[in-house]
Amino acid sequence: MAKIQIPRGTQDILPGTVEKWQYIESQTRELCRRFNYQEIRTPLFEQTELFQRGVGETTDIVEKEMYSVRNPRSEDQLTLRPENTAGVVRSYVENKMYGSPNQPTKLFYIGPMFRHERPQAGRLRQFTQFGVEAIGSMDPAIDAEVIALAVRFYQWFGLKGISVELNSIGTLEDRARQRTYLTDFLNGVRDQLCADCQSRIDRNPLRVLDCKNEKCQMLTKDAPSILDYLSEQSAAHFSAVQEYLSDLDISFTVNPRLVRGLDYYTLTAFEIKMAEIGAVETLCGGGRYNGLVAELGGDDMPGIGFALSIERLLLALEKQNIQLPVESGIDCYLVIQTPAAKAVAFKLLDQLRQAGIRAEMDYLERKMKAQLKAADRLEARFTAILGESELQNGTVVLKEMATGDQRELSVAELASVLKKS
RNA sequence: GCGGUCGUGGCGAAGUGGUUAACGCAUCGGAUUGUGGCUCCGACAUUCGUGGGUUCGAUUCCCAUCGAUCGCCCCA
Repeated sequence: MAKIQIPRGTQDILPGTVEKWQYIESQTRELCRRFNYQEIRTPLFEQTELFQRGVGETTDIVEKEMYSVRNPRSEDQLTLRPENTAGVVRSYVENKMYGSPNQPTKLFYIGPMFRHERPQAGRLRQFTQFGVEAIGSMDPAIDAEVIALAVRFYQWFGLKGISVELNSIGTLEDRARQRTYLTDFLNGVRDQLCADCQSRIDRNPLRVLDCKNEKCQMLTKDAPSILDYLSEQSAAHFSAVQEYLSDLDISFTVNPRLVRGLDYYTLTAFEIKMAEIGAVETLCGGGRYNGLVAELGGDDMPGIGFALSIERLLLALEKQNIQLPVESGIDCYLVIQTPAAKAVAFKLLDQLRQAGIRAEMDYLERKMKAQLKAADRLEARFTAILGESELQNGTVVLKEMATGDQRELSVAELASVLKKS
């Protein structure tokens, strides 16, 4: 029979690695609790239209990266979620969370997202995002809180050398005001720009400023900056966000060329980066999305959030040789010396487990020596040996693996002795 | 969607157009007939991602395909 392989761009998280994930997830939940963000779990698939409207028809994600199916029996067009802000906002509207007494609505999620892309370092087809959304407040302090949460997240795990890049991409009106000046400028240098940028001029001119091509960078050095076209209100918001961040001693650099690839962003936009994770340097991206709730059929409520990838966090931690404090090992391994001891051991095993002790025994009919070796591999703190003489006396020999010390005690007291040590 | 590199036992890794496919780790057995972590000895790939082709003969050459990996694009 031919083997069936894992789908491209996905991965099995096996024992030995899954503990890291469990640790990160539990710590993330604790961090969110401190910031008073509550967990929300939405479906892994949604109506396709949600992403078309939420993320934007002309974004790469919607144009070429979604896993979509049309159910032939109903007319449903469904899509595996490529990101989760749209889903959370959909849920916010659908469940009328704006009516909850706790406002603003502060939510977080951890879960898989799906994008059909060519995999590479830090980029998978199924990847895991942790993200937060704060909906219902225009206060620049909440912008700063969201950014701070992301920064504290990386600091929590001991990551060094991260940098925050900040920008304001203004409101739709601000951008409309800038747009003609910007496109005029870009059209002036059009034939010198790279092919991608030439098409960006018509589709999303702001993205030209974010091009990594050095020549494009040079040519657009003096292009009209969005920051010069912000309304008084937008500019005040942006400077307030910066002040709040400074209050928290969170350093950042203003990058007027920072643009986000999803259509729903307005005003505050930010990224957290760390150099040298392959070609990928962005760990986290986020920003404000003031039009999105209305776009998805709700009242016009402002929102802000971020998303970051756990896979990229793990890559970054690996790069910096940071070990996560993961738990391993068992308390006691029962060594069966004779066939007659097996039944006794099997019963004892269950008693130990019910008493709260992590216990294991041999199921491969291994020799005593091999069983002790197995115990060693499992990082068992103790082994309890059941041989012929112990069987007759109703005792076990309890051996502490680290020291080699051993003593004989009755089967009845084994659990309580183990619990104490 | 496009380009580079790669694909040998559970893992890591050498190798060659021709019949023994190194070695290391792990595993199992023994030395040590009731004791792990050290040492020594032994066992362990009819087979070199998959399919096809060239050839007297291919794991080694060619093509295709699948996958991995790195990069472009984009993003987390």
